[in-house]
Amino acid sequence: MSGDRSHNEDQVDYASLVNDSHKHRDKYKDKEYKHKDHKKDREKSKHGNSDYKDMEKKYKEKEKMKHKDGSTDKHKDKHKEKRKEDKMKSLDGKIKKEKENGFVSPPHVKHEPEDDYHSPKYEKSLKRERDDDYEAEFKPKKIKTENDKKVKKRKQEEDIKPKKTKSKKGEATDGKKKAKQEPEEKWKWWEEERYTDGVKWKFLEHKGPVFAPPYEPLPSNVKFYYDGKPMKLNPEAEEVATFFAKMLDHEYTTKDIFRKNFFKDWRKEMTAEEKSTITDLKKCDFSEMSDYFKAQSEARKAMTKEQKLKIKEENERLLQEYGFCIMDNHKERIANFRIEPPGLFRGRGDHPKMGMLKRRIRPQDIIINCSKDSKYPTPPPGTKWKEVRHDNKVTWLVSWTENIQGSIKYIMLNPSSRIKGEKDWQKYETARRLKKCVDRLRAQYREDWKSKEMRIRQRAVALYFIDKLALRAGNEKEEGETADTVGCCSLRVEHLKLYPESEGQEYVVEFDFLGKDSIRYYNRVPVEKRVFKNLQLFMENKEPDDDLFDRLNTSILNKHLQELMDGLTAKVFRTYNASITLQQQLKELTNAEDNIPAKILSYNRANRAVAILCNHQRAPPKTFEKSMQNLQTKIDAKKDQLSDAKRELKSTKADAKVRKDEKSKKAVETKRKAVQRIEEQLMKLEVQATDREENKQIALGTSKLNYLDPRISVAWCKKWGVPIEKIYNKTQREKFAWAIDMADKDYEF
DNA sequence: GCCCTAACTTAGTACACTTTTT
DNA sequence: AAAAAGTGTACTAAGTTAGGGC
Repeated sequence: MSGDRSHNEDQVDYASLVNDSHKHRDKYKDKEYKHKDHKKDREKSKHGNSDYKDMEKKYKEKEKMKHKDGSTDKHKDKHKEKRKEDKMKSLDGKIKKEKENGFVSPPHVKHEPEDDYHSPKYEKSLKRERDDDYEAEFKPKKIKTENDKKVKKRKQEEDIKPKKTKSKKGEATDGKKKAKQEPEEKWKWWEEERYTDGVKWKFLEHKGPVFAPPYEPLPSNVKFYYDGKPMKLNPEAEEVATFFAKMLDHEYTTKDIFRKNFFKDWRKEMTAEEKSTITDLKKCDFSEMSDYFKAQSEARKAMTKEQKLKIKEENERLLQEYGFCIMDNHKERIANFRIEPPGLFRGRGDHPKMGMLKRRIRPQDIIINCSKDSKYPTPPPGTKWKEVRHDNKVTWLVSWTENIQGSIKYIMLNPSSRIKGEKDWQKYETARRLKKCVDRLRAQYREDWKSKEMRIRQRAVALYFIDKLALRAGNEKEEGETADTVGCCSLRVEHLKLYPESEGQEYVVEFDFLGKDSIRYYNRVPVEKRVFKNLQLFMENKEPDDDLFDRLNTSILNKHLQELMDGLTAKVFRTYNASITLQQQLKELTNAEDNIPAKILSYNRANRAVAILCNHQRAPPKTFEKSMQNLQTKIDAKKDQLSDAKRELKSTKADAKVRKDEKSKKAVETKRKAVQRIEEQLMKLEVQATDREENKQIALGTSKLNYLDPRISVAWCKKWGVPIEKIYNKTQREKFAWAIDMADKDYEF
């Protein structure tokens, strides 16, 4: 598959990737980023589904009819109106680049918050499990016979209370007493058989969630002032006011939308009287409250060791009591056993709902999921759960409906758990299956660029982007409910610029849009001519805020992918390309002769190539410049030290030559060693500096955790004798225990 | 097909905690 | 011992996908 996907299959042009990356994060600084504008009258009929073969005709004709006749926009455009409206607004205000955490807020989006939310319906049905499909490749290598029975049963008969239990397998165990944190000696779930029928567990018991501590009213000397006059608020209103007070230093509180949303929700908590008095947020003075909280946090920092220890112990107790569950004979760690406390919603990017009150979750909001035959969690005294159900086709233990978007939140298990681990493993197996057929798929989509049908061409070009650029699928989003971000299928005309020729390259496409979490994706890439021509075609006669792929959405795309390969979806390409890139980069960058730090640098660079591919960014650490400078100082000092040592070595040598006695020979050796040691230290520092510089605004963690088949890293460590701890910290080793155990040095993704 | 949404993965940041430096 | 730097964890928002209902 040719040449232009050099960053994946062939090699990554690492240097250029790194360099490019720096632009990525300077989101929309001066540039006015607005996608919206326009006459709402533009036609956007969504009806014409007529699946027209708009294709048979030649381009010319097509361009005319297409996008005009209303037959086009079928799959999308539902929410365009709003966007336009916003755009108008944003025209006047210019974009300030709001900084803070590197988030920028593009133009304000207005909205009408409405908090309807649905209560979850009673559980309905069970989904199909896909496991079977994977059987062929994804199966435990060995199943210990001695464990067979247990495996088969996976029952709950015995109770696992005691931290160490018999549930683990014979051999693995007998070693050590676990530290208090490690309950069982590693259970190798990956050597056991998996459920295949959509069942996620047979037995589940847990203690339920930990609720947020109740509100503690302010001491009476801490006052709120309205229009300069002190005012005692009712507890509910006061609590909400404290949320705002706590954020006073945050830039959020200067944003209109935030303030407006906050004020509206705050007023709902006020008494009639308060409501009539407090009519203008600008007249509210929260500063005493704010100072009070600052003082409190200072006090917390200043606590004595004993006090801190006590808190720590209390946390540990909570963790021990609520942080684990028993699932099928094993005690497993829960990821998030604390219910999210109330507060003001902080959306990312330009979120229309920022500032809304995120309400306190009470027991009667909570649905518990556990085994019928388990000991149910007990709600706090005087309260009841909303429901207790026993659905073993899902993995969550607790759920509730959140009031901002009306979505459901869950308490689930830790990544080290069997249930998460199996899924993760399966994910990489799917990606490996893609590896086997990716050439075929690429050939196919290239063929499809020539299709007579518009929808097929669009699908093929979108797939090309997803494959080559590792774009996300890009679902449609409800306008006004969330920040305006896009992925591949939801790209709009305004997000691309076409250059038939640019900087000596032909057919260059410039992407510039906000993706997940409102992280900017900026990239200029040369594409194949056919792709370029197709893009021109797709963009003809469209407005900037029209969808680029008007005949495509994620569901169409995924359905197509499913037909090409069992289990294939758009995101598999990201996993595949990330992992294969790591593997290749490691192969390419690792030098056998390098010492360990240099090898680790190579690893980080390979990792970085992936992070760049996936556009994983972070705000440059606030202290970046300074720490860089410090490092440089250290390096300089080390250099001086080195030249001193060298000089000493030299004179010692000379001395030895003259004296020729054992003692001076020894002295030479000693000096020689010293020089060597300093050289090593220097090199280590330099490596560190390089690594850090290159990493300034790139986040490696996300790809490491979610996209890179851990077996690749494990194999690399084994092959080169790099301790696994240098690559994965403790948490990561727990999450990837399966990979660490099963991959040998020859593992190939 | 379209629409909705439950369930689950992926994501970046804040801040707590740990280690290193001064 | 304090401060600064560095690392890890908790948190929760924001995506993707499957599948049910019409």
